[in-house]
Amino acid sequence: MASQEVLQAFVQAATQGSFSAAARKLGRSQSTISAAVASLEIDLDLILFDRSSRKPTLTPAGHVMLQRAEEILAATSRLEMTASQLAQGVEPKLTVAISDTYQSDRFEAALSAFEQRYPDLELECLIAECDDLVALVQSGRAHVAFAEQQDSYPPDLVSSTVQERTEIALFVSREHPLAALASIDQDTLQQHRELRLATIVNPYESRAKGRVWSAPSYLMLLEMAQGGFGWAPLPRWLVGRFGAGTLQELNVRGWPKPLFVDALWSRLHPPGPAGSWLLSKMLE
Amino acid sequence: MASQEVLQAFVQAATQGSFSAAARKLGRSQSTISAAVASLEIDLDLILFDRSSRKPTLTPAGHVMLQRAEEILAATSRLEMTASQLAQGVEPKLTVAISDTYQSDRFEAALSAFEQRYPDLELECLIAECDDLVALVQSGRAHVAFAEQQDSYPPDLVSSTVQERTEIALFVSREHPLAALASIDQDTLQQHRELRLATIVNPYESRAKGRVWSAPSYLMLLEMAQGGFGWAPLPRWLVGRFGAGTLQELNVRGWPKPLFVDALWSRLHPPGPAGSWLLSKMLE
DNA sequence: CATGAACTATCGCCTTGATCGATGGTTATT
DNA sequence: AATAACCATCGATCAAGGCGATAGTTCATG
Repeated sequence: MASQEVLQAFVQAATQGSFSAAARKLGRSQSTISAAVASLEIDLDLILFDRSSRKPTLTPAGHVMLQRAEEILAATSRLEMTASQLAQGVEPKLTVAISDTYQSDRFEAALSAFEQRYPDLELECLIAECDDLVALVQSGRAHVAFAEQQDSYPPDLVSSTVQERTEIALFVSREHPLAALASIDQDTLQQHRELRLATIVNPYESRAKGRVWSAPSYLMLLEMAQGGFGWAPLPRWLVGRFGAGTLQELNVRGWPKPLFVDALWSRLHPPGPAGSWLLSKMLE
Repeated sequence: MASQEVLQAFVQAATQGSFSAAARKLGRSQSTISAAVASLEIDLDLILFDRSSRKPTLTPAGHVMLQRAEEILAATSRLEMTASQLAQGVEPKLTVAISDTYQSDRFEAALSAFEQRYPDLELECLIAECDDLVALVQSGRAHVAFAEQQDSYPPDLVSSTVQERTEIALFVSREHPLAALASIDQDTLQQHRELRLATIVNPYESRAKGRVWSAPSYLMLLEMAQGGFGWAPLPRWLVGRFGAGTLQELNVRGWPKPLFVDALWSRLHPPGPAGSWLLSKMLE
């Protein structure tokens, strides 16, 4: 079986174009490299180098084997990389729960930076709203969450406001009766169906003052609004990105409202280095 | 450095859920597996298994490392696979030159079968016509070629006709004057510009009897025909697939012509097992 | 609760393979 | 012709993988 040392010797020899140079690079003696390549050639039953000239050059078969060997070395270096990260306490998998309330610009920037920093770390993104997000973090199912700001959180959660503001406004389909009105008061609004977020934890605290339909995500609400089923409070960026011009913003007193996003994590299941790093990126 | 044996022991132990079972599977003693896992844990500075219960179970970190370890083993088995193929004389890289004359159905079927049979073999496809194809095979640059049948080939080439027939017909743009005529004789045809294949080897044997534009591939000819620059003989399937209904077939005596495709290879640089296998698939 | 079956950890010993330094042969440069 | 750099080979050394035996755990069962 081709061992790591042998493969490394082969790859270095191939890329350096010289056994001696490879030996110097790897800090081994020249005879070691020579023996390694020879043993590899025997094991694979192939001639890897053409030794007729001064400097050994790869045979065509050698070129192909070089690729395969480099794949192995790359895989082992990935293994060592993630091992050292795990040994330093980095979580094996990072779970982030976000609201689709959340404006994606900063988050995407943070994610791409994260991808550079922890290329091999598994990342799980959950989508949920309000109480569901709190529950996910509390239970330890998610390490970090980004949620629409609430007045208070359970005592075991820590929150910090993200420096970024979006807006939530009221929208209806362009075909909806309300779309024609220049300005709308509360009573008029109440005469039409509201599309509202429902959480899974807290299915529906029925303080309904009118007909209400609910869905567990803003994206579903948007689709229901597009269907003309009622008016809905929606994040502006979401409508801009997925609304495709089919929605109309309503002019109602008190709207649009500014939106503040909190980062949440748990004192009991504190995020590891990767989670903390992501948090600091998001909060800077 | 994590050796293959150790990794294999780890992966087997993880998938079997038991060190002893892994030992049986790998034909090693139980102590070997135990020692291997222990040494791996020391090397990586990680606890991979939770030994508190009867059967050892992977820790979260162990799950991640299992993935990485399997990547390495997969890479080494690929290395061994291609090594054994190369050792049996399979060419390190197969170069096939085809004419875009060639109907793709059978060729695509052959390619996908090829992909099953030689998953790790590098494949290069060159596109050329007539004399260029012959030159590619003669020089050894391509191992196999599929070309429009010619009367004779250089003595060092072997040819065999592919059992498949396509048709070449004359086409013009729908806006072209010829498109309006129900039937056309040779003289009328000669009064308009011909779009003809030019090879690179044999740039243009100027027996032109009229205004002629030429291009090195049928696809370019098709585009020129779509531009309305003249009439062109084109393979039917090519027009059906890339013509997008913009071309009109001409009714001329002697057209459409049946098209025969020859497989070509060289006696001097005979194709290896992979090339021969592809040939037999194509000729069956 | 006692027993037995199956499992893991550890110890001593052996074999394999990676490594080194020394030596000699080959190739290209001066 | 001399030199410098390169590769192959040999014998010795040492670490790591392997085995078998043994002892300690864990779990199911009567």
